[in-house]
Amino acid sequence: MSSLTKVIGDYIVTLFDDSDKSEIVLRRKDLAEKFGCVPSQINYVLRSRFSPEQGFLIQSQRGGHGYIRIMQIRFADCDECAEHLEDLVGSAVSEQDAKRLMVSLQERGIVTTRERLLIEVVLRNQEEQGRVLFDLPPYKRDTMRADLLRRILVSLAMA
Amino acid sequence: MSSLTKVIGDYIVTLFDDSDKSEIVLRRKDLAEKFGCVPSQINYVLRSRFSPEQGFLIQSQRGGHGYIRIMQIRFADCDECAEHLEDLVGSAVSEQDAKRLMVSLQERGIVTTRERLLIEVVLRNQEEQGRVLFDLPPYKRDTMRADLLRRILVSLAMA
DNA sequence: TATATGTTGACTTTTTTTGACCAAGGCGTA
DNA sequence: TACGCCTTGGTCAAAAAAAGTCAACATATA
Repeated sequence: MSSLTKVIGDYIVTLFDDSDKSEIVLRRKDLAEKFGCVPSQINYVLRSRFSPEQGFLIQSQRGGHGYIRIMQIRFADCDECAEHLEDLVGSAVSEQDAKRLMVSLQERGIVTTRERLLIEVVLRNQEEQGRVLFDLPPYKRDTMRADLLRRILVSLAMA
Repeated sequence: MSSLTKVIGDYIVTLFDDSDKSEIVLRRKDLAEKFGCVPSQINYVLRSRFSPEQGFLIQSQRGGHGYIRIMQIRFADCDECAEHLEDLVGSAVSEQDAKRLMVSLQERGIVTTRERLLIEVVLRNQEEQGRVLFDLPPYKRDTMRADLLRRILVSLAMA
């Protein structure tokens, strides 16, 4: 059984597919009605599935004739892509955040499944060595993970 | 006597066999119930039997409608290659040898160009940290390089 | 007997759903 | 123009439903 959030998120994705434009406009109230939920559920869907980190920008307006506009960010070229990716990894990244990022990048087709597997093996390797071999504190391991991830992503973006 | 962990692990493998898809989705709670154990036992099974090193990627979600998705990564043919690959990397490998090996693997179509690039970035990263950050002697760096490379290749070759 | 592997449960964190209350824009009317 | 009123969307917090972590304890294996 699939969550309502996923159903609504998938529906919005089909809107993009159907319109083959990089931007769609919708009414929060209508969507909530269509899926039989409270309006604020729509905000939750947008927050959790259509964030800038996931490649979307949102504009909205309240009042009569209000709307919600969802724009899909497309990377014009790899340079921009690289910068964006670099920003996604800050100066320190937890294991969980790294994993989430990898899932998102894989789902967006930026890395292949094989590449993700490879990266996860490598991150685990470094984590283990930092912990067991050098007894590094958690924060140091987070910054090292961020460094490694950044290097990997930057180099892949250029490839 | 067969441990519960083995029983559950085998069961998950049959799920893959039955569905002949490379990915299955399950509920931790349900599985724990089915085998009459605590939920965290499932985490142990996954950690010990379905790691990236063993060729699996796991994606999971907590909260309402949570799930655990296990993906089996299948790699380019090369069955006997797996053991062979491991032998290729001894207990210590120089930077040059590692590079030569990667070139050869790419030429034989066992890794893609991007994957080779990725691996080289990762090896360089580890080399630099070993040298600059921890002031490791050359031999130690060579063994660590071998360890990392072996892990990478074994996980990639895992069918 | 040591060490590695497996089992358990208490506690933590994350995700989803829901609803009450807040804020802003447009329109009609005094 | 100014003031309400209706229409929309936004925020926040609580509750519920999973899954994750960690460390203690147990069992198996070398």
